[in-house]
Amino acid sequence: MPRQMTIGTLSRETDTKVETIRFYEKSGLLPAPDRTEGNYRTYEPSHLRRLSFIRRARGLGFPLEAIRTLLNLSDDRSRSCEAVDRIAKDHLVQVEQKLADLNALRAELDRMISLCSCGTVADCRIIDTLLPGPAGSPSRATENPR
Amino acid sequence: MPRQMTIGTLSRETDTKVETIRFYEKSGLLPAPDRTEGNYRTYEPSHLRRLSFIRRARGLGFPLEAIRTLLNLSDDRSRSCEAVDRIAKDHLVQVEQKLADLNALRAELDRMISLCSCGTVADCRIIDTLLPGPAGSPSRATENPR
DNA sequence: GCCCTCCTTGTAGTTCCTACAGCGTTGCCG
DNA sequence: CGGCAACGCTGTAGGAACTACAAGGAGGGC
Repeated sequence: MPRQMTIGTLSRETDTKVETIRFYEKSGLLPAPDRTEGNYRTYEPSHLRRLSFIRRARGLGFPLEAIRTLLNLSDDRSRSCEAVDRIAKDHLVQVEQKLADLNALRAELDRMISLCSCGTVADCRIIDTLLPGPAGSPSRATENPR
Repeated sequence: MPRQMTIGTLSRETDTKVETIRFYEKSGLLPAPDRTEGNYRTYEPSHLRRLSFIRRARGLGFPLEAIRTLLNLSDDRSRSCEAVDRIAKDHLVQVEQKLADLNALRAELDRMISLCSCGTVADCRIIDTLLPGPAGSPSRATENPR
């Protein structure tokens, strides 16, 4: 069991692109590892753990900024985990908001598509839905492109 | 009822930031309008309609590339709207994929948070979930950050 | 003539990577 | 020992869809 590994190995172990690992290092999420004579990065198990943490959090959709905070918090094991809880709950709220938006979206897309009989564009219900109705209802969409 | 309007008016009418309108113009989604002596853009009702279309499609989450195609298709009213239908359906598939992902995400976040008793970080269940379990199950997250 | 608002252009920043380009290093085969 | 592929290095640019300045010009009310 090798205690040290190259970036390629770490990449495979964590299913993370090499460039992404370097990006995390530049962003200060991963500490810069030692280098070999040939200037190659050599990672230790601690890096592997930290990177796994980051990837898992990213998989759950936490933004890097939040992950940075989580990592700092988790480094001080004696501290209360209130802040951790708050970050997670905040994120949950965001996810739930996005879910609601997407559900509305799907409903509208469903409706749009079900109406399309695939004739000519001139009477395509999809295009119609998108066009501003001159006399019809405004028919607002999700109305939150940002 | 003014037939011509400035960019600010158009912005208000369509609830679109001025910069975004110029961005759409640069991106070729909105035709470049005429200018006044003072070099101000002057928009006509046709611009308003086109921009409304774009905004509505964006509100439904269509990417600009798809909107570009939709606009081209809708310009030729005699063409079959098969392609339109396909774009919409593709988009629906994407939305549904995202919904599934987010639902899984919410479940995991819910679980995570419900386990947290807000003691110290040392035994925080949220941090635990993110840490790679040395003996525990891998506990993969959504596993698809990108 | 002043002042405030609106408009102009252009550039850079956001988020989270991804994709080169152009080079140096390592390891293995013969 | 030569050669080659695979791997690593740095640095920069791109992408999606805007957003946010900065620095200045134009228009209209008082």
